[in-house]
Amino acid sequence: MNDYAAQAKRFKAFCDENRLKIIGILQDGEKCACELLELLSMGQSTLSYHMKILCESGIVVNRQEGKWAHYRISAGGSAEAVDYLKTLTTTKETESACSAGCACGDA
Amino acid sequence: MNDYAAQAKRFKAFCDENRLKIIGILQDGEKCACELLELLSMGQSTLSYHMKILCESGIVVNRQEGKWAHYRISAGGSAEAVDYLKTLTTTKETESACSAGCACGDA
DNA sequence: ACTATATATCGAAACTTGTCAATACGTTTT
DNA sequence: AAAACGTATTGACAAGTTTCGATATATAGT
Repeated sequence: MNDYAAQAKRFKAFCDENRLKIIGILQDGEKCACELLELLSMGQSTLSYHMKILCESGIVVNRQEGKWAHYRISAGGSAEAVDYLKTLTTTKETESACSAGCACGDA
Repeated sequence: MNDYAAQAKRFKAFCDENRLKIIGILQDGEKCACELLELLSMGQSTLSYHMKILCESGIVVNRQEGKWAHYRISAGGSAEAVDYLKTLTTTKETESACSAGCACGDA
């Protein structure tokens, strides 16, 4: 998996409405799955599916305690995502517009 | 469409490998579609589809000049995405863990 | 006017994701 | 040891996304 594919996977966390809602709930602090389930309108297995994606993307971390799964936002994982986004969307100094094979005359 | 749905749509820009690659290319400055097409391995209609998503998400803006479509990264749209991400992933001070219906005893 | 070129849109096929119900697994309580 | 409980996994299906080739639209050059 190249870098772009890996980063695309990371941002999967943010491109679903329900996952954004879950992250929004976790802003209040750590929550266990049962509590998340009460606040969301989805089945238990669906929540579990979304939590897996959130954990794999590094945005959320899991703390297992007996039969309870506790989830919270990972400050580190989130910072990485923000940094990557910032870097990716920042234009470099050298502005070489339409240089190569384009006949539009802007080069 | 509620706020989460709108934001999820915005982050669609970043959850596809090819779109990340396109943004990466646009870091060098404005490019026209024909030049992007040379640098990517996809059909013309597929590129057009991705550019539409990137523009709709506000991350990329379009400048039409005659028959050429020029694309570049929108500094404003990108900053909004970064800011939203930063806000969303920042935990609030009040840490009320597992208060409500959860019997896990962490409250 | 005609032709060529650049990009957008459409419709269908292939693939991926999100959802649910059922079931499995591990932990706690009785 | 058995029952109850919380969560994860599986399999099936529906919904959404990505891709392509064909076609449409608009501009530019002849």
